[in-house]
Amino acid sequence: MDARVSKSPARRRPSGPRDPERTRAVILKAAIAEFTSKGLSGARIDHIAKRANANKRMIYYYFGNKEGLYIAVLEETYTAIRTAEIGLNLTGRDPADAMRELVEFTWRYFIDHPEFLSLLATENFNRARYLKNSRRIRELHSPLIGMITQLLERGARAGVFRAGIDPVQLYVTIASLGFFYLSNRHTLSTIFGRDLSAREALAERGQHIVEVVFDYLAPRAKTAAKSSLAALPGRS
Amino acid sequence: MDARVSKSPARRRPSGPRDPERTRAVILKAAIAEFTSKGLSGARIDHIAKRANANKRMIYYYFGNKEGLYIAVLEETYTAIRTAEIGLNLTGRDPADAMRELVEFTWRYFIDHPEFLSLLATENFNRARYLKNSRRIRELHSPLIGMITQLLERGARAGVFRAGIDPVQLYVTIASLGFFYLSNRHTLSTIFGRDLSAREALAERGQHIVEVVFDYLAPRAKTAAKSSLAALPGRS
Amino acid sequence: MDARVSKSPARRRPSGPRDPERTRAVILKAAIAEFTSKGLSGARIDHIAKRANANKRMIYYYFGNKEGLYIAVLEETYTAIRTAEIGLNLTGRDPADAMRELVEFTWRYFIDHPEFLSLLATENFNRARYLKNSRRIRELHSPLIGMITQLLERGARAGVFRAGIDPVQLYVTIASLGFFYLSNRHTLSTIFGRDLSAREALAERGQHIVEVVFDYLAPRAKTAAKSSLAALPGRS
Amino acid sequence: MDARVSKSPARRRPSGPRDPERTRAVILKAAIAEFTSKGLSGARIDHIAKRANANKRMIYYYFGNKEGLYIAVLEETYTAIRTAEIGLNLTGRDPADAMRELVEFTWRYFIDHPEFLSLLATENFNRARYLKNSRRIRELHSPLIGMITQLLERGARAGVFRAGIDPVQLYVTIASLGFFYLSNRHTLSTIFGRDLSAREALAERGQHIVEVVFDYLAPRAKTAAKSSLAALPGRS
DNA sequence: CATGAATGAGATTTCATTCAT
DNA sequence: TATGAATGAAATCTCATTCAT
Repeated sequence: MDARVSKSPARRRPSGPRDPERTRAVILKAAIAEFTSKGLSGARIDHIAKRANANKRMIYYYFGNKEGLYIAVLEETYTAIRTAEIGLNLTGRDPADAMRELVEFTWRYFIDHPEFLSLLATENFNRARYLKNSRRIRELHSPLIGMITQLLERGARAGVFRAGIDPVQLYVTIASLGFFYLSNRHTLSTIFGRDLSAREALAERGQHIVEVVFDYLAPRAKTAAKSSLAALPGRS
Repeated sequence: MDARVSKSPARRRPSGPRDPERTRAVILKAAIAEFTSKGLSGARIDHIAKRANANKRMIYYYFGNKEGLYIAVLEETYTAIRTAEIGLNLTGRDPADAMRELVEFTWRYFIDHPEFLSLLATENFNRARYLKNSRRIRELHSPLIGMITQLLERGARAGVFRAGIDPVQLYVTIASLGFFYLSNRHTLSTIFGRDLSAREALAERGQHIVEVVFDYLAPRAKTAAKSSLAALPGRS
Repeated sequence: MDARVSKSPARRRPSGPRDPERTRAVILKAAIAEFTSKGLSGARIDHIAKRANANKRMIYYYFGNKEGLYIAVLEETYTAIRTAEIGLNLTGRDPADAMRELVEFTWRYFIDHPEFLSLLATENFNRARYLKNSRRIRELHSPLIGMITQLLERGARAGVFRAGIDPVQLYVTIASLGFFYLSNRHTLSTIFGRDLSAREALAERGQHIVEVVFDYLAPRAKTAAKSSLAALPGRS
Repeated sequence: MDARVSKSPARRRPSGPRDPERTRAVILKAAIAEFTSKGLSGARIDHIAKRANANKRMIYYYFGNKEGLYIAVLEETYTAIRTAEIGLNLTGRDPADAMRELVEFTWRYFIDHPEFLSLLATENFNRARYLKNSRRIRELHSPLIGMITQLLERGARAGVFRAGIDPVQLYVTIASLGFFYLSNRHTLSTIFGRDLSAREALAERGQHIVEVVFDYLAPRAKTAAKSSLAALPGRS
């Protein structure tokens, strides 16, 4: 009835590590690299196995299927950034200093973790399908919004920031300024004929971002602000 | 009574349209939709054919292969935005007004053309492989950098903009503020528990972007600027 | 992004038949044979393709997937028996003759169509999952129950059959007597050490079935019946 | 208060039961359930291990391989029915009573032991391959044929049964009438729109079977039989 | 005895592309 | 131009079985 019944496979073996934790971790790492560079549909299970130097079968053993592996990658990546964010201790510090650190942290994190940018893009391609379904990720609230809210309040009281700033808009803006530059640098470099990945270019962009954010946060000087506001076209 | 009424010449098209131009266009449109929603590796030739109500073979006839079709989509999309950019006539206008129009145009264009955002993301996923190889696209220079350069100069002379602003950084920033918000709204909405696609949310973001850009462009008021600069942490 | 993009497969070809009707039919025939001899889980798509001398891909082209192919096989097989049943024209004939023809038809059909027996077994293994979901099959009502009902009535009026016989029980019994013998002849032959597939054995079983059915249908003779009933142990 | 109460020696069994007999038995039981519901090719070693709450490796330790496990299941199941058959003590009793008991026993056994029906079907699917090779099973002769032969003789002498009945045909018929109904009840229920598994339906079928068997066994009444035989179409 | 990680073979399914008409 | 059937390659996934501990 079944051809599989009387076969006897499995002969030689290159001696597996027998270190489950490690095997799982190695696969996950390989998967991060693959999904990062190819996206969800472009990633190949075979490549991941090869990269991990693991038997393809182990991927299914540990993660169920491609989707499961992708979700694990997503969770791992989100956990990493959330952990790093928690490491930022901004609560007691001077608001302007703290804000600057936050902006620079974000920029540096994006530079150092292209996998995060890439997975973010991939996930948005899928309209956040997996993110929405991962309770683990949804529960991993980013502490940043809370930190920002508190920083804005302290800064406003100290007179170094304007009042009334929406922390979510601010956070999105801080992320935007780095994300777009980095994730689109290939097309941008081509079009502008200028290597946006060069060390100095990155440093310059970092400064630019800080400036943009602080100009936005700065309280508008009484007279100067007026004229500047006058120059601003009317808002509809 | 009137012969014209029943004569209305709705010639039926039983199967093949036999209208080459139309067939090509329909396929291209379907391909834009497919590549936009699925990316390059996620797109399926079969789906495109179905969407276009065309025979799969025609795709090969007109575009060679999947890659050729993707390139055609890329060219079409880039041509469209470049054409729209040219339509913006900012040269003679008040610098602040013109700048505002530019910022708002960019934001609106991104909202109205999700396919552009999506293809940009896809193309960057591929490290701009196809863009780099398409002479047609590389020759489609964006007029914006030129416009911005000129606007900044005129604005600086008129005292409404600061001097010394890098037009490329500014352009990237203008694009960033809209692009990131829109292309990542699925994950952002999930994480913030706030519908970033809602009409009012979009309007709010538009205002925020204008504000950020103008705060950055505004000349720093003499005294106020000083204190504000003092508040700015030292640049490393 | 996608390895599939720039490959160019398809080189030689053994010249496909380009006769879709035939291709489909050949695949279906091969599938009937495979599912019959191996069951649903034991059947191999590869074997079916090879048997049909078709490209494996065509199975998916025509039937979607293995399950779809199995359902098509089920429908084909049921359609065949229902068609044969309709061919039986028993309505006008002498009830006993007609009944005998029905019994013999069933027996002969089972002998000639092992695929039907086999698929019946397979389908019951799956608790009729596919049958239940196939509207086409559920709508293929067997005409037999109607025929039997009418035959029983006519026979009862003519005094050749007992009254009050349940046509469904009778039908199930007629089928049982052949089905079990045929579908279990391998184990039975082994256990009894007697070849139940031999031509004479089959003929003998056919006579036995007719006898059993007619003894059951026969009106119980007045006196004889009494004593016979007396011999029958009390019904609980 | 009573030391015995809290001393109840529920020794925990953290992982391995270390009770070889029990482990083997538990695996066998799980295997019966799995093979019964999925057949040979549909059964999964993994599922069996899970069902048994045992380690997969133990299956190989105790049974060699899937085939060996299947054979053990087959032997277990056949041993069970043979044992039950031996329990039937019909030798000294009134032939009609004894026959009735035999028929009812068969019917009840089939109802109570779906695994037997299922394995019979599975084994026949395999053309009795494993049964043929199992000396143990082949040696497990069913006592029924002997019992039936003897019963028929005694009954014939007593005038309650016809003479000349083939015990094998009779046995097959008794089994048929129950087997087909039960093993095919899923498709039959669907097609007849009538729940054949309902308690009353089962009771009714049981009576029907008894009736069919006894009508067949009953000696044909002199005159009545004649007319009935006359009504019977000529045997070819 | 017992465990769970690991493996190779092979199964199903998908896909871009080409052929015959 | 247009069609739909056909194809080979490769992708994902499954499974019985064995190894190391």
